[in-house]
Amino acid sequence: MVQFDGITVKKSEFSEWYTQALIKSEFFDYSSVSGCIVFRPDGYFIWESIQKFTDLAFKNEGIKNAYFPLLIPEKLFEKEKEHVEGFNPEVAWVMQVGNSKLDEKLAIRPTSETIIYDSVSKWIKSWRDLPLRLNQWCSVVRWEFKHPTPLLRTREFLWNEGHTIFATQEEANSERDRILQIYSTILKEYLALPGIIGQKTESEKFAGAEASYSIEFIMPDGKMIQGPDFHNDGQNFAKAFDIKFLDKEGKNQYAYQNTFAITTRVIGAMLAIHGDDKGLVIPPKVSRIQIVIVPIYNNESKEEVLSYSNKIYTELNKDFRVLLDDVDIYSPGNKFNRYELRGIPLRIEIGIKESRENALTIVRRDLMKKEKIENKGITSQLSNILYNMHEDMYKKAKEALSNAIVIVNNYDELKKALSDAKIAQAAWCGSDQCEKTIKSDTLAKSTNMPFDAQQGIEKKKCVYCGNVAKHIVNFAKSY
RNA sequence: GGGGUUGUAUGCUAGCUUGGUAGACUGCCGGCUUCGGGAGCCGGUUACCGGAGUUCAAAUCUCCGCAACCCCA
Repeated sequence: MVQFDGITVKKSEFSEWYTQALIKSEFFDYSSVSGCIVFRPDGYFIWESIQKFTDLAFKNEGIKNAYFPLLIPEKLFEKEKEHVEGFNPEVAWVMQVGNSKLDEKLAIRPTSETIIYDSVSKWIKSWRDLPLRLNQWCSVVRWEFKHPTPLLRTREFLWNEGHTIFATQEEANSERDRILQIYSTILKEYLALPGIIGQKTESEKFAGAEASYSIEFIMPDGKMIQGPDFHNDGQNFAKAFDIKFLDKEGKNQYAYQNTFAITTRVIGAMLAIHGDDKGLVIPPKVSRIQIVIVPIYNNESKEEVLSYSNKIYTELNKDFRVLLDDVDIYSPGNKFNRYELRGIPLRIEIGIKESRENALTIVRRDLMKKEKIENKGITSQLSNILYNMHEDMYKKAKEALSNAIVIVNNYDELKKALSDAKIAQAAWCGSDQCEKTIKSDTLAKSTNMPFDAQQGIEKKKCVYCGNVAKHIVNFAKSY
């Protein structure tokens, strides 16, 4: 059978598969602006889910939401030197309104440190005003010149930006693990997505930060991609924006700051990692439709099958997001293929047999095996099945991640691992020189230094120069 | 950062070399028959990426722009 509107390539042809899966599933679409994509309802639902649960976790942490302007005056933007140097090439500017040129051009935020800190510097006067922990949900524009890829590299993307301000460095630092924990919980519990948590190297850290941390994912083509991140900004921005307070002794002090973000890019990583040859596989918790019921009937059985299907629908609709697809211009096979492309977690097939036997035929999207279950306590049966599906998806992704990492003991092994499209986990002396040479030599960059891989580092030698190693770092081709 | 390819309807594509009525399949809409893995028949619907140029005449040739994709660094 010719498949005209399904995916025409296998997932192993990853680049082509990825685009087709996102577009043909009707989750996302291109727009007329290069590098800017449209989130269609099923795609946007995933982001709403991430937002909802992240937002709740932030609020439980004591972080409050606020909103700052989209446009940033040039003068403000240029206050922190490293920051402006890091972002300048990608900043889009508003220069003109109607026919008149603006006296001072306005940056469309690539990130909001400068506009936020300009405001908060006026609000913070005393140690009693601290900590001030703010977050905003918004989109930012970074005019990338590399080839855009939907979700993974777009010129506008959606994110949260957390900006927190503390009286002491200890307090600021102690926030790090709690935020990274929130992010990795969201990834694991909602997106079934495992990642590698670690610190970025000096050369890969955020423009203006003292230390950066990230959660990195491994894509099916062996490249790594950075997910959520967290930055200790120290007093860099506080000094640039004059964020000062009087401490308990009456002395003027600069504050310590952190920033952190999760972006719509994680959706791209998730879809890429879980999908298969037939299309997307959406984790149940973030799928707009969790269960689709496909009735199968002929003229004779129509009434009975639809009545049974409706009964099941009504029961399940109390606890799940269910669609009963009783449109009769498509054959069941046609519907199966469409819902598989769209990654609906669970399909229920109901025909005359199921009706007579008081049973359901169910198919989990990730396993694609048909199974008949009794129509008894189906709410709890199905919620167990969806729970198991989530767990299995996470396990499978975790295995793929573990299998992709190769621990290398010398430079040849590192090069071999990278040419095999693997992640090379190597000991490194910490010098900029070695890191740069490896990068230009192999085209792979350091992604991060995984927290859980650092033990025993004192006994190891740098994979490039042979000097005493200071860190274990992952090198990978990267998005 | 460098090099290359492509753009025709929802999608896929023919036509372009040699300028002259834009065609198939799919989708979508209506109707009838169907329905356990992309059903059939009949009828209908929709397109030359944008702009400029050459020409009696441009999907086709030229230039500029926009967009998408690939390769190398």
